[in-house]
Amino acid sequence: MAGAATVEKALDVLFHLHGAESPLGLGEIARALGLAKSSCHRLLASLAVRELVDQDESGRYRPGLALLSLGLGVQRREPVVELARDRLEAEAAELGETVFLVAERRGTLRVLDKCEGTGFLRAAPAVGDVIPPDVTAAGKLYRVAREDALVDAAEREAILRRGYAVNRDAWINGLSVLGVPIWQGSRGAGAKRRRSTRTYWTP
Amino acid sequence: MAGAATVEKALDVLFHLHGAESPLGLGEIARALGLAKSSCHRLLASLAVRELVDQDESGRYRPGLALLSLGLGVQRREPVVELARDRLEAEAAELGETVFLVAERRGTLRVLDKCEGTGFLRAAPAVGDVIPPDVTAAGKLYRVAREDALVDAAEREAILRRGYAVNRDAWINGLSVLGVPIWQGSRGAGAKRRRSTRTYWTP
DNA sequence: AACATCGCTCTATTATTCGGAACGCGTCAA
DNA sequence: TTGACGCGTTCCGAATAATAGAGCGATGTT
Repeated sequence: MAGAATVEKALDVLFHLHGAESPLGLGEIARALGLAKSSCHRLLASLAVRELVDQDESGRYRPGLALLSLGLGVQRREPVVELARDRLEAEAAELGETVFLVAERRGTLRVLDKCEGTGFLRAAPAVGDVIPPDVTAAGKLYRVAREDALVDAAEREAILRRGYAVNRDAWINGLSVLGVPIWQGSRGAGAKRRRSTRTYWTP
Repeated sequence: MAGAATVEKALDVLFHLHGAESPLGLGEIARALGLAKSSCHRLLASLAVRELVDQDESGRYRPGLALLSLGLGVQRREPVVELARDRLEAEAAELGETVFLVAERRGTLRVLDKCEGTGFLRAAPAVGDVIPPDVTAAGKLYRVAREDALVDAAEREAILRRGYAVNRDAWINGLSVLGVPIWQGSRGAGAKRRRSTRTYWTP
């Protein structure tokens, strides 16, 4: 519960830069977060040492290149990502549609990887994003797998019989998604499941 | 120069976790960095709020999933990455070898993207890594482009004539790399250059 | 059962952050 | 040219927030 207030302010700054569309000036950041300019400058200096933030030639700040390494490190810690990569690329190439790798982490559904197709949909969820469990094909899969009572009985039957879940328009209008579970190890009772999601655009 | 010591300690913790191969216990981290357990715990709590670190079921810590979003955000801020992506994939598919996108950022050469081939070499530099400028094909390109005196005159001539630089064994033994500049805008005097690097394995 | 170690919490002391003021520099207007 | 304003940065006393050690319950090892 108790945290280091200074660290959290520094992280506020970092995420504020992450959310911004272009580099931000020191005063801009300090004003937006309610910090004194000098304090904000000190926090940015500490972030800059590790290259979590960079300064462009005019002195404005933006997220730093070290975040690339850190982010990729996280992806490398997920064995599923490397295992599913070839499959993801193959599916995306064959279908011409964007394919996502989604898995449950800490109680939420996360996009761990994606492979973009040739279609329009190149701007939907990004790697690292959280997927709402109640209106997505991936969410249905997980709720069926853990025998969640919220899933309609008839739909559960259909999903178990076909081996995949479908979602049409419920999350984003005009967007249909096909969710296919990836089974890890034997398909026995305790086998863990991963999920790859194929996306279709149906205007 | 002056920084927030608390923030830098928290970042020490974060990078220490990043460098570790498996999740680390609280005591382990505190001992390695010379911090009191309680202080270390507080720092980790603040990092955990933003999901920069996660805890596994046994309480050990590891880099958090928010780093995925942050890292991808940095890549999205680099227009070259999206522009070169198709080309990178095409080259990798055609050659069957790993292709890197390298550019100069803040005075160092960085891997901004890569596309892995079917060959062995799936473990060389990672996205976000810094490339040594003096022993790599990419480095030669940049030094030629800025007329660095350290480049051998004969080799500079050859690079300018052929339009690409070669590096054999100088960086990693048995590794040969072909560096090709990507020209942005017109190829006139002031045109900016980007570089894609093709990698070959020559035992 | 005794022991060690884990992650976590509490508290007084102390080192740290805070923030207003001032600086040098660049830009724009008069 | 001169003046005013904005920028990022630095300085330093006052006040806050971080520190570190002891103690907590739970876990698992000897």
